[in-house]
This record gives sequence, C-alpha cells and structure tokens, in this order.
Amino acid sequence: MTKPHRTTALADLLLAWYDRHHRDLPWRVSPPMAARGETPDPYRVWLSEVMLQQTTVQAVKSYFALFTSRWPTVTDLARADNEDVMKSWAGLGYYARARNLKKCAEAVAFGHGGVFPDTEEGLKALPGIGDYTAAAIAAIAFNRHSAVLDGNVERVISRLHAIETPLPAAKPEMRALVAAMTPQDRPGDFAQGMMDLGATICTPRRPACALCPFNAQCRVLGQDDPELYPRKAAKKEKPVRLGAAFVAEDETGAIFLRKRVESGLLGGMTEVPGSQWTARIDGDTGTGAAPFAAAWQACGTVVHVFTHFELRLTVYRSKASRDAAAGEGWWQPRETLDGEALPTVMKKAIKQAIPDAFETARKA
DNA sequence: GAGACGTGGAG
DNA sequence: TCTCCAAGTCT
Repeated sequence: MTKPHRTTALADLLLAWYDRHHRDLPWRVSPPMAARGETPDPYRVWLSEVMLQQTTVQAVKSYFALFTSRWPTVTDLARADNEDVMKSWAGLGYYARARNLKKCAEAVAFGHGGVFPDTEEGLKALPGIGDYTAAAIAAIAFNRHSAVLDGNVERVISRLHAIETPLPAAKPEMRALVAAMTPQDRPGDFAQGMMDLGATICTPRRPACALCPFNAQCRVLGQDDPELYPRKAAKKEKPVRLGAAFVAEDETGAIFLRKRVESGLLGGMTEVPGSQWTARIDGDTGTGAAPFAAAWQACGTVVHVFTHFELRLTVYRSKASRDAAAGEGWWQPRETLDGEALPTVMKKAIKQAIPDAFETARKA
C-alpha cells in the first residue's frame, strides 16, 4: 500500500528539523556522529531508555555516566552484585527498574550470548522492556521501522491531529498515526526527533509553535489551545498515610538499617526501621513499632510525596548501644552511609534525626 | 483498564 | 505552596 504523500512530507520536515536542532546527549549517536561512522551501542541505548522511563534527562545524566563507567558492557552488568546495582540506582526512583535491569542484563548476557535481540518482539520479551522501550531500541539501535510512542510523541501527535479521545484510550490510534508517519529511512532519527520536538518545542506548557516544523499542518494550532492536548482523564486525589521511622545511633555514630522486602514499594532498598504505612490516615505514629527498646525521642515529621500517596513520617531518634539492637538489620558506619541503597525518603528521615549525617559521611 | 510504583524541577 | 509531570512497565 502506498503511503499518503502528506505523511512522507511530515517525516522529511521532522528529520530536517532534527538534523539542525537535535539535542546532544551522552547516550546518543547524533547525525554528525553517524556521518563520522559511529553506530549506536545497543547496551547504552537500552540502559538510557530504561533510566529515562518517567525520568528527566537531567536526572539521568549522572546515573548513566556512573553505570557505563562502572559496567561498560551488558555482561559486566550481568556479573555485578545485585546490591551494588541497587546502591548505584538509589535516588533515581522506580526501583523495579533496577531489579529488572539486572535481570534483563543476565538474560542478554547468559541467555543471548551477550547480544541484544534486534527485533521489537525479542526485546519486549525481556524484563523491564515494554511497548515503548522495545520500539525505541529496535528503531534507534537496530534501524527497525517501529512505531515509537512515548509521552513526547503522544503530545505531538495529539496536537498535530487534534485527537479528542483522552489518554490512555487514544494510544492505539496514536500508534497507528506514528506508524504511518515513520519513514523507511532513518526510523531511529525520526523517533529521537519526535521526542526532541516534544521535549523542546511541543512542550506541555507554552509550546513554541512558531518554531515547530509542523506548524503549517497542525490541526490544533490556531483552532484551540495546544495546552489542552493531549486530553487526559482527571486524576484522583492522593491519600495521606502516616507512619513512624526510627533512627538509632550507636556510640560510634553508626546507624541501624534494614533491607526492605524485594517486591513492592522501594523493594529491595535499604531503610531505617519503621511502622507499616497503613492505607489509612490513622497509622501508627508512636513508638509501638520501634525495633528495640530505647529512649526514643520524637524529632519532627518528614513529608514525602509518592506517585499515589503522601507519606507523613514521625521521626524518632535514640542513642543506643549495639547490644540493644536485636532482630534483622545492621549498624552502618557513618562514613559509608552515603553509599547505601537508601531511597530519598529514608535519607530525609535520617537527616531529620541527624541533620549532618551525610555531611559527616562525606568528610570522613 | 486501573492501580502500583519515586523523585526533583518548573511554573 | 502547589500542581504537574519526565523517553513506562507490570499486575
């Protein structure tokens, strides 16, 4: 079937724009680099795509540098210690990504001879790789003609075609439109170009329509407020959960830590002992959940907002002797606290109890 | 389809 | 202060 002339023209406009205005990113082979003969490394493409899931470019940069420096190949990552991977991911969020990252590296290294599958279908069979990431790796790393649809592309497409169907119901329709637009030549650059366009021009707020290569074809521009697209269902209110966190310090300044269960919220990460964060507002904020008997002293509240609820932790501190602590857990020396797999909410709790906890760690 | 799953930055 | 949200995936 012959593709309509108009869609081909759109791809040409986009690629011309990308050649001129592409972002230079550490994981990217930009057009000038490709002209010099550089080719994408599937490992780096995959790693960056996973890190970028629901995460800003700015936040990803330092983590990408750390991971590629520490584990230059997928086999290096596959052989790494799980704990080291979790520690290196700490702070980036969505920790299931790190657990799946390791599993995926193992599958590629030990199940595929260290070579990534080069098809969407093969990629999607791997842990942590869904529709978007499979299509993105296939297009960017393997030059496959796949329809890459992420949040940026959804925004561009929804405005370009004035799509009234709200997300996520509109996804199949959008994917079909992207597939029809994607050129046989340079599908990877087309995908990256669409994402760059969404990130820098066709932005959620105050889009720079005057600079957009599609402004002559855009169905929304001039008819309606582009910011109203894509249409989305109204979001729900976040419930509040309450809990307690216990920061115990021994004679040497070491802090008592535990490891969370592998699945669920902050799965596999390190924590200070605490109460259950009940689904209701009346969780245990007292010392009933303290890990051991000590002179627990309330020292304020930490508020942390997760994706689907707000957590208010009453923080307690105590000076305890090592013998007092029983049960699972360990005393982490102050100077190595910063290298632990502590999620941000746990760092906040520790700082609330011991304001200079991490400064002490860095100086030591 | 809907809910779980983090965090920090921008307006 | 507060709302939105950034290259989604899994169940």
